[in-house]
Amino acid sequence: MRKSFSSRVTLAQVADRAGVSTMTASYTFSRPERVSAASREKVLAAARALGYGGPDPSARSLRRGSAGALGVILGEHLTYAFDDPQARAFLAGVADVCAEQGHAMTILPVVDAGADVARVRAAAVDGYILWTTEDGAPVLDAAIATHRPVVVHGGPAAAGARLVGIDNRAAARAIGQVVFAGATLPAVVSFPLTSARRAQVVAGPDPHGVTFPVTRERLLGLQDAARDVGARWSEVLVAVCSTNDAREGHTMTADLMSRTPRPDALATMSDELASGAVAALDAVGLRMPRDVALTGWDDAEVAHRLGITTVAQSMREQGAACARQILTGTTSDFSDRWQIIRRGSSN
Amino acid sequence: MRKSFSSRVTLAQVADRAGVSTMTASYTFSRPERVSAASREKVLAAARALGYGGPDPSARSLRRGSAGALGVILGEHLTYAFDDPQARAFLAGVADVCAEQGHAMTILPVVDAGADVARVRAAAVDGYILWTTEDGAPVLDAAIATHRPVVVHGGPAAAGARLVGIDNRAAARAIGQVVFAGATLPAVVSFPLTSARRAQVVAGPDPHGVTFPVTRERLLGLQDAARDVGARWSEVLVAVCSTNDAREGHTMTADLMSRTPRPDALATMSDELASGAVAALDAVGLRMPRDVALTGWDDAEVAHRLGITTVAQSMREQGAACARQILTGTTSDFSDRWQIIRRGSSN
DNA sequence: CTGTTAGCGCATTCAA
DNA sequence: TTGAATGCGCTAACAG
Repeated sequence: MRKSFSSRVTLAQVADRAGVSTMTASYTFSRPERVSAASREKVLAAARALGYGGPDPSARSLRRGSAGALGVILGEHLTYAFDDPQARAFLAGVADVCAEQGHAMTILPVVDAGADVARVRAAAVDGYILWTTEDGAPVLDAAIATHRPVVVHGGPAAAGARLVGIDNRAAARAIGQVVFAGATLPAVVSFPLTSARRAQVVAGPDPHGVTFPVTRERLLGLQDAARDVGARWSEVLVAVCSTNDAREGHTMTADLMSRTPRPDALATMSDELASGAVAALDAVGLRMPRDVALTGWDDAEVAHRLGITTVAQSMREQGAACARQILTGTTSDFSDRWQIIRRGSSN
Repeated sequence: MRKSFSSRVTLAQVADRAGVSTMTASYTFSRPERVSAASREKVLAAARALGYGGPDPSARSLRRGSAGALGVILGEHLTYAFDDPQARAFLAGVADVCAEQGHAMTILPVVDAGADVARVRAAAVDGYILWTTEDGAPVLDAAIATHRPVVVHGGPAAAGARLVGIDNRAAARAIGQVVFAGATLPAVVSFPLTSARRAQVVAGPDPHGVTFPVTRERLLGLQDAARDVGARWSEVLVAVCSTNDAREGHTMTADLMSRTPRPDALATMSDELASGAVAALDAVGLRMPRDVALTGWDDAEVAHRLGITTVAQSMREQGAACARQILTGTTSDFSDRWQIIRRGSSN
């Protein structure tokens, strides 16, 4: 009995028509070299005659025990996720490995708490990659509960999931030491601290209250660095941006620069934010690094163009690493390399 | 017999342990309202005890006859596809509808001719959306051959696939009439004409030689417009960019502006290209629209910021329309609205 | 509300 | 090189 809606042609029908067994027909599509040229021809002719659309992927997945796809869970709506060049580079790395391994890449954007978990559970994928998200994200638990391999990029760490990323705390400490060196009043331009995404300037916030793991680690590292150069964390102003874009960086830096005493060193959490900060400094006639030292993060194009000291890391390589972890069954965390690139924005 | 590699727990095992039939267990997960609270509890407890990961998506897909995912075929590598803001808006539209309908979105980037076709065939999806591609793209034929619904955005049109987009020729003619009005020597800054993507300036190219359907239609419309204002197409210079970015727009426009006689009207195929063109005009001290009239396409943020006359269309809406076509089984083409937005760059 | 039956379409296993 | 049997894990359809 065929599905009425699509009058789907099956392998068995093709085999019948070709006068061979179902297995010969199956082999013709899956392992053609195991079939004689004569049989192959008969099967292909029958397939053509019947309009056979090829082996059904779901049936094949069930039988083979592999879905042939890898799930990528984005912590936010596509519009925001794809606007982040780092996220795009990461996805490109995932896509590279998927293509190389003959897998598809299934995107699971997060939209609303309840339905998201259901979609994660229901996705026909061989494993999940989570793009950096918040502590306690329900989709992470849902992914782990499927017993399929899970890799988290950036964080949060979780039992049952491996972690891929860089040592954000160490990198933040290192770049903090560079940018804060010789400064009187260090400051930070930060990503959001919690999913409330409130833009605000706060003095010496407790990093442990930050629910985004990557941001938390970076803040911890910058706190370390402030200590290293003899600054008091409680006096360090942290301008929290609501989103990672140049405009926010501009606005929040302008706020920072209007304060008295004025900060003279600015560690920002991305080159995007840094580029906005540069514009804000320009606007009030402050020079880098003479008046204010500045650093970014990511080594994006814009950092090169504007001469911003930054932390270089390869998101593309990290994306590829995540995909390989799942497709090759690695079972350990992976910490990627990073490097400080010194340019004119700092000493 | 359980799969050894994962010692997968099945619904039947859960049912056994709970002391109910498999169907009661199945209903507990798929249609919980059809099961008494008592049974539901027993089943959930058994599931917990056994570490059941939830119904297997592939098995469910096979049984239900639907993969629960929608395939999006990108004509190029992710790196390029995602760098295009229009492509991203389109994908966001697709994602919106997928989420709303409880479907996943499976991305199939094109990488190498042979393997791509295989991956398209093997993808467990309920239908395909093709992001604008070239005439005769093998992946389009492969998608159609699966007998699953196929929607092409932009083009090429194909038997067995529906088309979604705007009337590019009509829109191009309309904006061409605006920008070419009163010009002595109209010119065009174009997308690539073929997949060779050669950057070059050519006079009055034959649009029929263009293998990218969207570009072809726009060139045809601009040809119409040139005729409408009494210009000779054979004298219209077309600067063909190799990619859709501001830098290329800048370079090619600079080339155009160095010619004698110098064009005094510039129809560009995107706001990205237009923004580069604006920079090129600035660089040589030419004013818009006095010295050179200029138009873009898409009504992106940058067009608003730079005051560029443009063609407004909603890629997001078109992405959503593509997804709806597949998920709701519409069987007709869909032509979206467009509109000329007049700003200071033209008269 | 619960259970029985009967496959969905394919590929692994083993025998011929 | 080919074929027969079997069941991957689940759920529609129908009885009870």
